[in-house]
Amino acid sequence: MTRQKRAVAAVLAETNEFTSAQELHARLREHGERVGLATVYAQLRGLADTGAVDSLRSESGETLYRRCGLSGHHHHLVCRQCGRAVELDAPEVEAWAHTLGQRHGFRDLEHVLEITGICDRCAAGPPRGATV
Amino acid sequence: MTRQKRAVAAVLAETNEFTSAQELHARLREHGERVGLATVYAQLRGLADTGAVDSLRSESGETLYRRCGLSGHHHHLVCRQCGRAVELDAPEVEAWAHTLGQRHGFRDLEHVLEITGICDRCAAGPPRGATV
DNA sequence: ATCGTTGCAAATGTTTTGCATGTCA
DNA sequence: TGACATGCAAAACATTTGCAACGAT
Repeated sequence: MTRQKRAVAAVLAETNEFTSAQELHARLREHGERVGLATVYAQLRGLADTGAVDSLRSESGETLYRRCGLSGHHHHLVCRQCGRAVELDAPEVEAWAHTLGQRHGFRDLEHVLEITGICDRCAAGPPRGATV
Repeated sequence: MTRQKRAVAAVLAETNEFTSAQELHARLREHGERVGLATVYAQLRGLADTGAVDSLRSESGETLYRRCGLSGHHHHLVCRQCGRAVELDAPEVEAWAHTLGQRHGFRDLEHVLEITGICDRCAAGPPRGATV
């Protein structure tokens, strides 16, 4: 357990939003924590492997990470503007995906479901004075 | 309408599987068509924008493209081994995603659903003599 | 002392861009 | 002709890796 590991865990714990490795690295610097970018990547990969964080690929090609609340398989509802995320349990979809896969002769089924939208806060308009 | 545009459309029409820009470019060379890599990327981006092809990001970070059969919004069941894809219509999921998003105060909802598995052909085992 | 972790810089791989040239309408 | 497409090489970008120094147990 190193200082860097703790630091990465700390920034991850700070937010509920999906964040890129680059941004997390920047945030660490802001906090005065000196952690190498390569180390951040290594940590995140490790955490994602063990399921301690969720990861998904943004439209722009970055991999985004978020500390994981639910332990098992689940989905996300993510705000396209602010990145705020809600974790979802979706038994119906699980069943549906499974049935449908089998009907087509597929096995070892997995699936990815991400719902995106604009959350109520963002829809309410940018905070007064913001230059967005 | 240029020779290159036709050529890209042609290779796309050849297969039902998700294919990377790099691979499509290679395939064009095999066909003796001389098309620049940058042009292939430009074409694919354009086609994806107009919805003429579907695109998704592979786990390895490449963007994969596939000519689109269904015109509207739909999902895919993709074989992780051979890339074979089945296009799916999923009204139940549409409704579910929409309801759930609204319940959480999100608007302008979109969603991505990809189901992956091993298709029957691949599950039947590798052809005899293969060294997998 | 040992072995995994770190961190820099360089490498990798995909995609984009600048810009001169070619080509369709 | 005149705007737009092309294509090369170089840039931009995220991510990974090689390897020497470091630090936790």
